[in-house]
Amino acid sequence: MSATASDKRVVDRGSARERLLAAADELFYEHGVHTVGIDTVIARAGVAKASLYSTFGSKDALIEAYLVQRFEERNERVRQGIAKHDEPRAKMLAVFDVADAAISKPTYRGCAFINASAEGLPGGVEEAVSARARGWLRELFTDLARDAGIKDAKALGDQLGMLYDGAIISARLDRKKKAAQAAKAAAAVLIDAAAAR
Amino acid sequence: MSATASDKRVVDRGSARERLLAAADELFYEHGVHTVGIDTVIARAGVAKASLYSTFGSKDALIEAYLVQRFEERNERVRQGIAKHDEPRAKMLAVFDVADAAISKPTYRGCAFINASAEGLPGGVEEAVSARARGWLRELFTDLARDAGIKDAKALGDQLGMLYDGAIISARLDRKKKAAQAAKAAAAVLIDAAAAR
DNA sequence: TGGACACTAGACAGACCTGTCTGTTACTGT
DNA sequence: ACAGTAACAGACAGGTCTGTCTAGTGTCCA
Repeated sequence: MSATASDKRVVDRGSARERLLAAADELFYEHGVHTVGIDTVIARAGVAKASLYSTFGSKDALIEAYLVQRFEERNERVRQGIAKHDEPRAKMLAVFDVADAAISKPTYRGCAFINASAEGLPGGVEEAVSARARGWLRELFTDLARDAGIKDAKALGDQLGMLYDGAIISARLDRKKKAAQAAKAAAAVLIDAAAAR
Repeated sequence: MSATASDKRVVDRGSARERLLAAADELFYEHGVHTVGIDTVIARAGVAKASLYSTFGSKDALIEAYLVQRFEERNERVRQGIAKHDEPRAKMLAVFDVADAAISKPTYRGCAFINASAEGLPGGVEEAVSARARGWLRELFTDLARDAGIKDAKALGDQLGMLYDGAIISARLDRKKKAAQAAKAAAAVLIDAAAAR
C-alpha cells in the first residue's frame, strides 16, 4: 500500500520519456504528486535518474507533463462522450456519463487536478494546469447551455460545473460510486428549470 | 508567502496546548497539513518542540486535533445558521448562506477536510475525521428533506451535498466568491422539484 | 525552603527528498 | 571501425522532515 521504491512493477514499453510519463501517471494519481518521490518513479519506469532529469529537467516539470496528459485525455473522453448525442441537453448530461465511467474504474481516486492542487503549494504548476482544465469544462457547459437556447447560460454552466465537481469529490471521499448518476439527475432538473425560464 | 519558520508572528495567549492548536489551525489551513512542518508550528505558537510532543504525541495527532476543532466549529456555525429559520426548506438553503459567509473571508482556502484528505495518504487520520464531517452534513440535509415531507429525502440530501462541495471547490480553485449563492439558487430549484414529485 | 511540574532552547539521530555528477554500456549512422 | 548519442547504475551533496533527548528556567504549593 505504500509508495516506496520497493513497489517493483515496471513499465516496460516505449522510450524513456513514455515510460516515465506512464509511471508518473500511475504513481502520482494513486498516491499523490507530493507523496511519491523521484526514486519511486524511476524505479517503476525502469529508467535512470539522469534520464528523468535530461528529459524533463525537474520533478515539477514531470508533474506538469503528467497533468497536461491527464487534461488532454479527459477532454478527449468528454468530446467523444458528447459526440454520441445531437441535442445540447443530451450532450450536457452525457458529460456526467463520462464521469460515471471514470468513477466505475477500480483505480479511481478522484480528480487529478483537484488532488494535485490541494497537495501542491498555492501558485505552483499544479494550479495553472488545474485552472485550464476546470475552465475548459466550465466553458463547455456554458456553450452547450447557450446552444440549448438558455438565457443565462453562464449561470447554468457554473451550476452544472459545481454538480460535476461535487460528484467527483463524493465519489472519492465518500466512495459513492453512483455519485455521477445522482448528479446527472440533478443536472436534468436544473437544465429543464433554466430552459423553462 | 512561504510557510517557513521565518514567519515570525506568534500566537501569544493561553496554554501551550491552546497556542499550538491556534497556530496549527492558521498554518495547516493556509498552507496545508503536509507542507507545514513541526518547526513552523512551534515557532508560530511560541512553544518548545518538547511541549508539542508531550501534549499531542505526534504530528498526526496534532493534525487530527486541528481537524476535529474545525469540524466542531463548522457544525456550530451551521447549527446557528439554520436555527434562524423555521421551515425545513429555508433551513436547507441557510446552509449555503453559512458557506457563503465562510467563503467571503479573505483567509478562505476551501474545505479543510477536503484539502487534508487530498494531501494526506489514503487511510490516514485525515480521512477518518473528514468522513465524519462529510457524513454529518449529508445527514443534516437528508433529515431536513425528510422534515420537508420529501419522498426520496436521501437522494435530495446527496444532491444538495454535492452542490455544497462543488461550491466549496469552485470558491477555492476558481476563486469564485459567489459560488455558494449560485449553488443556493440551484438548491432551491432541486428542492422545489423534489417537493413537487 | 524545597520539590514537583510545566515549560523553554536547541542539539541530534535517522530517514527521506531533489538534483548533480561520474563512469559504464549499448546502439546507430557514416 | 569509430564517433556520437542515449541510456544505464548508483554515489553523493545539501537540504528538510519528524521525533528524541539533555539541560536549564520559572512557578506554585506544602
